[in-house]
Amino acid sequence: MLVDKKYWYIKRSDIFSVMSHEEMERLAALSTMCEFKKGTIIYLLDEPSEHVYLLKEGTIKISRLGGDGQEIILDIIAPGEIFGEMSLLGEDSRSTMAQAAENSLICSIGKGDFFSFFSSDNDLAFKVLKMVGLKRVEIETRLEELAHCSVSERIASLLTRMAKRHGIKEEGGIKIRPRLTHRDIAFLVGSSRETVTEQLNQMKEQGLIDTSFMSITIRDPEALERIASKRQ
Amino acid sequence: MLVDKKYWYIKRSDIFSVMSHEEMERLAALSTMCEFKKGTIIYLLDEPSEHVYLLKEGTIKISRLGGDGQEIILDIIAPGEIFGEMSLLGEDSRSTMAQAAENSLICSIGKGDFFSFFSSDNDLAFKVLKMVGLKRVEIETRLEELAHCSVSERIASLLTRMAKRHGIKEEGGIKIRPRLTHRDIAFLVGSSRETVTEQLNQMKEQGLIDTSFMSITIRDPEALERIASKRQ
DNA sequence: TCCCAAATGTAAGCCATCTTACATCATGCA
DNA sequence: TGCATGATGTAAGATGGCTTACATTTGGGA
Repeated sequence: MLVDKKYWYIKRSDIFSVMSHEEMERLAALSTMCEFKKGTIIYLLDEPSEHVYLLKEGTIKISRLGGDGQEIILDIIAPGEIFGEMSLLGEDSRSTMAQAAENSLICSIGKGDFFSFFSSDNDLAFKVLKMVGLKRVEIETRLEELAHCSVSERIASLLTRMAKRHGIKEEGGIKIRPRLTHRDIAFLVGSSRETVTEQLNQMKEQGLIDTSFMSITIRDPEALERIASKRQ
Repeated sequence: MLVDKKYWYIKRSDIFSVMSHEEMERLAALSTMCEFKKGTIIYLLDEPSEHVYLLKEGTIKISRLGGDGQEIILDIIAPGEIFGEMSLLGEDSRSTMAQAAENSLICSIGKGDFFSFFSSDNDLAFKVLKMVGLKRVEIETRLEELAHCSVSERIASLLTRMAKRHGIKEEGGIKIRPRLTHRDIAFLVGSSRETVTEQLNQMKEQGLIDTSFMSITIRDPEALERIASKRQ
């Protein structure tokens, strides 16, 4: 565990958002800043993979689309975090899609600039590698959960992860920051919208969470985490 | 597509096995060579993540275990390929398990040595990054398939991938090299042993594949790939 | 402020897979 | 060579969650 159990709900933004404030400012000089309205596509499947992005404000949804309405959300990006880093890993054309889930402010950096920027900054290079590793572990965990866990367990796991990474501590609970629809949650855990609605209401009845329109607050994080990891 | 459609069955070992023969020999000087009998564990969950491994002979299975008999196989490593590379991505302790699926010969390299080795070899560094990227795309693809595809589609996809990466061209088909049990396949696609047996026999009846004891030969790779990717 | 599109609630019916339970068949080791 | 162990075949029964089909609510934009 990377974070002390007792304070597990503290944001891990120090890990996912790899850059210091100063580094961000230095990098901003090399980058183009753009605004994206909610719903806008930042990049699409098969587009050339030339840039890395730094999110300054808003929320970005990284996903894949299949035939019909089939979608799977691979990641939710919060301010201060980097995305599109696959271009650094030898990706020629995008294997995913990035879309603004809220109005967002984004710095776009050519991958060449980014490489030279961090060959001069060993610490940053290490942090980016670590972030890539963490994301891989997270996806592997989701793969395992999808293979072996029920929908409610997967939702509990998702909420726990979201709380750690994007949670906002409030009186009597942790609020999940990016406003997610039940449809989003379904696409995050590989389920259907209706089933998610049902399971969330059940968790609400059990006093684990509170919900209102597009907003979830975790009331009992420990219990939720216990459900998430049957193994232990 | 990385490989010409017509010759899609040609081994992609040039991508997954990142090192040239000469590089491997240079590295061997820094490394400890070990033999592992079939079934032996190379590393376990939570062990410190200090080494990178190069497989010279045999087959390695990378997996995760859950509570009961719950297992998911994350990767199958063939000779010439690297594994345990998560130690380079800031992993402190192993999040997976590696086990010899056959008698194997392995070079073990300290991650420090590996880092210095490839700070002197830009080409190798790039190839390792590319391999890490490819593995991530593969896992993301499997996640999507597990969420949206039927067992038979997932098996078709697995066999297609295995053929590309580990296939041996023979008269009238491509043989999957590492000998897999139906149980292994179930753990690779997130299903049960019985369902895999049934689906494989169905594919056999349709003339897509041939099976014998722990051995699968693909007879109609194009048809199999068509089943694997409904999208297209 | 009203309206419309999107988000949420609810429920019956179905179905692909998992479970469970055996029988049979290969293989490797003694 | 024979046996024990693991691999494979087969099938009935149970079921979680998807589908389908509406009703209701909410919020943002005209």
